Amino acid sequence: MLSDPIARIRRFHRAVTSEVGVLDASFLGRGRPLGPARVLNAIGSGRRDIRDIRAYLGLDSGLMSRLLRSLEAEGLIEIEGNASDSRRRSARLTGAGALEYAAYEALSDAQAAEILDKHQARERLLAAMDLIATTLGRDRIVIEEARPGDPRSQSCLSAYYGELAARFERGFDVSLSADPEARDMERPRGSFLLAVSDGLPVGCVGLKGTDKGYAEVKRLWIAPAARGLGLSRRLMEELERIAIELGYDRLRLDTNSALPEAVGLYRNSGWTEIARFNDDPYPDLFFERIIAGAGARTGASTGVGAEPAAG
Amino acid sequence: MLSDPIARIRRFHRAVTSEVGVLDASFLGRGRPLGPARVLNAIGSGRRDIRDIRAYLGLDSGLMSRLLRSLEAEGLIEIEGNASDSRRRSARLTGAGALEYAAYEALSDAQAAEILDKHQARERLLAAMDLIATTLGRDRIVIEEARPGDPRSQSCLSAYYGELAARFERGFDVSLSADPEARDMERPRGSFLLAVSDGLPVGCVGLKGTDKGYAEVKRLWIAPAARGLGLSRRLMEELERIAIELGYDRLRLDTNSALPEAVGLYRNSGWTEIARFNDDPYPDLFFERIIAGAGARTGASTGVGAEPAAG
DNA sequence: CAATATATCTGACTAAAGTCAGGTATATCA
DNA sequence: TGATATACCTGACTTTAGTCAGATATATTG
Repeated sequence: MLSDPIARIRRFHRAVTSEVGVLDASFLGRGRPLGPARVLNAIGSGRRDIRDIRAYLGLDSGLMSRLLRSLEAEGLIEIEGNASDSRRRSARLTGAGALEYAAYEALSDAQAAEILDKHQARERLLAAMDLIATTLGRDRIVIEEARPGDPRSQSCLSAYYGELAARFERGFDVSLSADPEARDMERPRGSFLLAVSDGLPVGCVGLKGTDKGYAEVKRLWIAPAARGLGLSRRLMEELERIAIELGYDRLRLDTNSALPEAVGLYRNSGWTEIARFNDDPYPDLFFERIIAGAGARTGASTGVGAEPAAG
Repeated sequence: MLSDPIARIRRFHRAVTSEVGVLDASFLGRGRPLGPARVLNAIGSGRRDIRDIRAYLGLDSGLMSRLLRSLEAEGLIEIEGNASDSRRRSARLTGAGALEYAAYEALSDAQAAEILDKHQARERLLAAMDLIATTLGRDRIVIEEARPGDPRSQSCLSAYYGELAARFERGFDVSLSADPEARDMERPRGSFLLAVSDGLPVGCVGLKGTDKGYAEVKRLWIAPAARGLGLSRRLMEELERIAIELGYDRLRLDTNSALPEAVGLYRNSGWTEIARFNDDPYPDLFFERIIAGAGARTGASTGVGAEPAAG
């Protein structure tokens, strides 16, 4: 704001560790030391392989072994062997363990709720938190396939429609547009991809199969907090790989000049503008791209900085 | 973004503790356990009273005593008595202690710089950090008097001018405006106030003394990250208190209809619109407020949510 | 196959953090 | 003034976290 970046980051750190740092207390408050609590929470959140947990928490193997014994003695976990490699072990929550894990989760929730109350849940604050979490976690953002009906897909799509409505001068009504049927964006005809940051969907794109010899790219959207991280390019590259896998050799898409970031991406990554190929009332720009032949792949080095909000 | 607020806050917390948490490592890396390092840093950052440090760090008196002994043995601090209450003690850094404290500061700076590099110092990220630090620390924002020439005042003023330039259709050139001479905004003629969040100036307002029987309110500005926290009201109330102290019973100000948040604040806190009283080219709205008589004070309950960006 | 690496476990140890019961000197209150 | 509270100190103790050197069983490599 008014100071050098280093001072700003340190000020942020001070604020967060003194105010939000209370959240760490959620690993205590159940009469168990931090060590076993961390292991129990790692297991509860889905990590079952002992080796993984040890690497994730950075624990010495001797210490890890003892922490497991103490959780076992409490009746919270059970250890079982690994079928493929019998040196390795896996952990599983017992019924009592699942209850205990749920209690830790409830503690975390309560402490987050306290922050929410204290600062009146201002949307600006939450948006800033999203931006920071997404930016800091950019290396952990994964692209995964999901059905269009998945609640995470649906939440991206409604954000996408909302953004179109705000950007288009005359608004956007999905029922007037050629809404791809869900079946067309599922295998084997098509696909639907999500960019997921730490469990939160922050972007999507759909591949709509047709019977006309090409597939269409639809619903490319990146959440505001995740723009500028190169996600739309990652989504498009993965979508293209899937399109080839499904046997397509040509992709098409329609978009709108009110979405300049998206248009910029297409122009800079090997798409060719073509004539209108549908009668959807919203788009005014149409692109095509040959994907089967060598040299037609998305050029990773033709990088464009801007991130499409929607396309 | 796409999820409930509790989940968003918890996600933020995870991201921050895993990525920024590295900053805590700055308390290590000097071959000293966390305990004495924390105490040394508390003393270095200006806390001298042992009792205060103990309360701040949440330490048992026995533990505190031993930590002080170990720092003393290293020759980093000296303990001295307290003149007014000889039960109490104060700590002071020796020369070696000041060097050691500086080394910790350098470590913190280096680690903040690493985050900065890793994420390419994107201004959006820093702005989000400022917003969070300021919001979480709102209870610790203090209003203090400063000279207009103070570097912190100057940084607020240049941000203020920049914002006017962006908001006014024909821009803003401070040399065309009636720039209050610094002397008019210093005691005994006037005053200048800063809102300071954790060392960082996030807002200002000036009281410009005149010989015409009134004082003028000038340069009311709140940093974007600090809007919505009620700071402009706090600044105005403190300024009014000082104006009464300096013997004024009437305040005036000019502003512009391009600054609706500021205008809203004035209308909602007892100011009366009056006719133009100067020939400055920029303002188009003029207000007055009687401050001496009872019942003329800023009504704390007439709260308006919006925060003036500038006024 | 032998040599080497990996995954986990056990026992012995240390360092750090924290707790608790007093002790001394001083301040404050009724 | 006497009773009580406060600030700091010391010594004895416990808990937690972590380290290290093997031991055992299994997997991988040349």
